[in-house]
Amino acid sequence: MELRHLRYFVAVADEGHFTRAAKRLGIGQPPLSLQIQQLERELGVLLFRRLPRGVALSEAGRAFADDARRILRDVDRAGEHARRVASGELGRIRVGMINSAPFHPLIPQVIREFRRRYPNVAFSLEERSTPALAAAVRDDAVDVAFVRPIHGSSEGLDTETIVDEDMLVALPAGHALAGRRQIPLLALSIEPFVLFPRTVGAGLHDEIVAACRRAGFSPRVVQEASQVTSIVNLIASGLGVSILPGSMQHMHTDGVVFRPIARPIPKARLSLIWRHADRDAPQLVRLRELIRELAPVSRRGRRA
Amino acid sequence: MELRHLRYFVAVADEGHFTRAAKRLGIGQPPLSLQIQQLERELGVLLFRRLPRGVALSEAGRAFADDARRILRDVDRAGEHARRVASGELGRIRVGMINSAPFHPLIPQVIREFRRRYPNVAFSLEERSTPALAAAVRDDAVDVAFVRPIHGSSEGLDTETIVDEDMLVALPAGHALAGRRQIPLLALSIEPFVLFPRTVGAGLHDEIVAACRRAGFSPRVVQEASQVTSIVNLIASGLGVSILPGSMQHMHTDGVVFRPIARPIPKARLSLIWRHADRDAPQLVRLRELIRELAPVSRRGRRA
DNA sequence: CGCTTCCATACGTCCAATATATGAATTCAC
DNA sequence: GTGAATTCATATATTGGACGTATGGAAGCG
Repeated sequence: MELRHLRYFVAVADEGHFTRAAKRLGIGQPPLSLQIQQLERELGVLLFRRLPRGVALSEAGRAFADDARRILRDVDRAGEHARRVASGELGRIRVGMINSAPFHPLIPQVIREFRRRYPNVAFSLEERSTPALAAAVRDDAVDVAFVRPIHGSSEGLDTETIVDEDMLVALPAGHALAGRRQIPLLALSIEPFVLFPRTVGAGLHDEIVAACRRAGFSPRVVQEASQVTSIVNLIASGLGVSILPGSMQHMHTDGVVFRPIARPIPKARLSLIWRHADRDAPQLVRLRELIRELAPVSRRGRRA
Repeated sequence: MELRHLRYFVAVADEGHFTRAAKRLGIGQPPLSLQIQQLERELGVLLFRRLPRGVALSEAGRAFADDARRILRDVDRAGEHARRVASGELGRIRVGMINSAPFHPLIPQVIREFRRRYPNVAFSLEERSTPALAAAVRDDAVDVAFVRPIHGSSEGLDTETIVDEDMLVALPAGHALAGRRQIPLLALSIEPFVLFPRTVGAGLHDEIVAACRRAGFSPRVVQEASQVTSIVNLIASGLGVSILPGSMQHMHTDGVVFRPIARPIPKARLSLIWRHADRDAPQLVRLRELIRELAPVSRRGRRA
């Protein structure tokens, strides 16, 4: 059976008349008769009662006509559906993000705008650490993720830098250094540090440690916390100081003050990663277009 | 687009591999590639990502694969559905019947057995007068009807006699004639009759009047009632006597007694009618088979 | 770097869908 | 009742397109 049989059958059912149906289909009457006979033979069912003046659906024909019409409609819709998914208007996107990402104003803005523009794209959001996100993208558990610099291999992943923000020093509110407009890193050499464990934030961790080394000291870590929000809270509790992505000052936590770092300023990069193999997935392409549109100018690397 | 495209597409989607899919389909790889390309061109959408090692569905391809599988399943089901309707296993039948029919034991038995055998056939039942039923069948308001003899034209209708039962005299319980084992019609010549109006039961009405005429008198009608059940109740109330189909004694109404009529015994025929044009409608054929199976031997007439 | 794998392209073949011509059954006109 | 008209079925010819065979080309692998 082919869709041709269904199309011809529905035409005859509509017209109740082979000759008229054939004309409507733009073919001759004999081939139409043959196709219908072929369909009836394949089904093992007489679909029409042949009358002196045209034809009428049999009981089985009536049932089959309903099904055939629905199938033909479904075929049309399937094509339309595929086109809409391909255009990025429909479908899904699973987004992962590092804990600190939502504090950069660009990220909520991008998400809000994406959902507004593509309301028919199922949008899911997940927060994890950068290494966990890299693995999730690789394993096809999420399609795209906002991450901090990746330490290990990023084989099979494409990367695009979204923002490269200045890091700030985060101090308990009453801290001696809180009065300074700008803080040279060396001033922190004797301070107790609150940092990520290296396992969850190796990239940023190394960046911070390297900056301290360049300034001439090795940070003394007294407390670790996996999530940047926890770090801020620990600082607020007076446990120590830290160096954090600038956007974290949007967390507005009482008891914590952020101060610029004297040059050279260490940078916290926020990047987007996705599977290279799925680089053309329509929803991903739409998301990247949107970021490019909303983001301040930023350099971009590809295929890390 | 043809179902071939969908079948081929699903095979490739399943295998993730043109060559293997082609083998499974029993065709060569090049024609398969061409058919898929043709489908992609028609949809205006790339359904597969071509990988070094086989192919993978694109986002749109994934969506289309779901739809395609459903459509192919629906096509199979539509065929099966049509076959089941054609076999009489599925579908509907609208049955009409004259008020007196359910009192003949065969009728409830037939209906019960039909519903038991064909539980998936939607069965509707309607009671009307014989002329109304003939019109309803003709107008395709019911598919088949149990009727008493039809007076007027039965153009376009087929008829089959179901039973040809003896008529009985129905008397009020205390009636003088109630003591007799058998009643010659002439004994009723002075009795008041309760009969159908001729308009609703012309066939049976004429049969009764003719029988009386043969016996040598003209019945004196004192009361008319359109439904046979009403006639029985009027007799029970003592308003008169009547001549009724024998099966009406199954109504078991207090105050009415039934007595056989002396030869020649007038007959009340119960027939099935249906549209000649729909004589092969599967549910009708099944019903007639069933009646033939359950009915006592009976003569049959065709194409009245 | 050659071998393998796998999809795409090129081209010839053949079946099946279509066209044309005609037949058969029924209706309609008169 | 006979001839014309209508309409679906059948017969035969034609052709487009699906398929097969051969080959190319890109990528991975040892």
